Amino acid sequence: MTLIESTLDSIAEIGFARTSVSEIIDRAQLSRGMIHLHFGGKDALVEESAKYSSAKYYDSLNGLLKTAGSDPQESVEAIIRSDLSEEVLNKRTVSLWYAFRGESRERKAIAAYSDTRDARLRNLAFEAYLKIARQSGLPEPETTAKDATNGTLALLEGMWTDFLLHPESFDRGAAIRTIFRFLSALFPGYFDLDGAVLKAAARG
Amino acid sequence: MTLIESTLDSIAEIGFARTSVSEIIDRAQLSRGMIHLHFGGKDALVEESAKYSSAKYYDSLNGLLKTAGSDPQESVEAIIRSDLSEEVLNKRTVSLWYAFRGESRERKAIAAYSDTRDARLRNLAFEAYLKIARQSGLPEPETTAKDATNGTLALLEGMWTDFLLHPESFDRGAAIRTIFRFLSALFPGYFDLDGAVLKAAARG
DNA sequence: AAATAAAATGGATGATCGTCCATTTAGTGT
DNA sequence: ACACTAAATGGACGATCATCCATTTTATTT
Repeated sequence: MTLIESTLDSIAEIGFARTSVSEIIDRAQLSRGMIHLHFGGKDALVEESAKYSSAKYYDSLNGLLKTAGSDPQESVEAIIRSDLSEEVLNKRTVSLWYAFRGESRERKAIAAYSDTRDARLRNLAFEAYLKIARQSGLPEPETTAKDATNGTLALLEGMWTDFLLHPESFDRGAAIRTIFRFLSALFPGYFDLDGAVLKAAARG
Repeated sequence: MTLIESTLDSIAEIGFARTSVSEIIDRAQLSRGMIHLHFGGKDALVEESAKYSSAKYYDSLNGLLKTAGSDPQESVEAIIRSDLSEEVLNKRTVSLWYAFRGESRERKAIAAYSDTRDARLRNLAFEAYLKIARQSGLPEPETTAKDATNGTLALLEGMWTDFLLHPESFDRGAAIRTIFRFLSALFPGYFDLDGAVLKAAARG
């Protein structure tokens, strides 16, 4: 575990290319042979680290999502606020995600762990949008919900990239408001610039 | 030039970590000393490669943007369609972008070249949205335009990530339609699911 | 306390890394 | 044809890489 944490620290701080076995064991204060003993080799350790990092992201996200209310628009708001919260989106996590993605093309095992938007999250968003689309009587609710899901996840991805490239000037509030501006246009009555609009005001 | 192309080929195909001097000169069919002679060292060559790659992206984009009509919504449509066209968004370019980004935190020179959405493009989009927001009489047109700009660029970023992680199943048409669904909600009369709505139909 | 098993160590190894430069090859001017 | 300059070569160098295992240390059982 300390080896995995050290590996992640190194990747986050000095990048993939510079993360060597020596660097990792120095950080972990462990001896040279431990990587081979516990993981079989550096590549396997890196893979495990990617897996662990991914699991941690989902754990954080799931923990935050539990606070969501019952209305579909509240679920959506929870996803957005969680994914842009300091706990989930910070310098370390974003460095790790992009480091792993940079190597994901050649290492499929890593690619599998570096997709932040997995099926569960996708499905959660889709179900929420589907309810909203049906309630608001939009034509083709499935297609609308699918587009809204893809768009929301893409918007979140884009905000992450913004954070990666401009961590100092990144404004969480502005990012959230931007997303809700789009959502409030797409589903008026269900969202406004501050987030979800609760049902009493939204529907009859 | 052939050294830069070989460097980019290597990074795109086998990743940053595996791109060595030997790998580059093998691909370029040049001798060992050429990197030192022409660039001073490997790091400088990589930097020049990032610069070149970035310039190529903007050249492609600018070339495609020239075909845009005069209406602001046509400019926006041109940006979106160009950024998701095969010429701009393909396996090679997306591999390169994410490889450079993965190393961008530790190497600021690379970070500068790995931001796809530079000030020019941002400004172009903002001016277009500002016109639309003013024409359609929305309150706070500047804020709306700013959000629309950030959102559009974030959406494009997100679509790129989708392409990186699922290049086989990525659907350009669906990506474009998703973006226009958001825009048509935000600026009804100016966009529909297929793109820009021309002025005769949009205004009085 | 002795015997045995398990965990951890760190030096040795060969491969590969990026750099550098003495030498060779190609190009230009006389 | 010769002298001279510029371009290109590729081997040598020390540094660092990941791996592996003989040895030592720690823990467990008898």
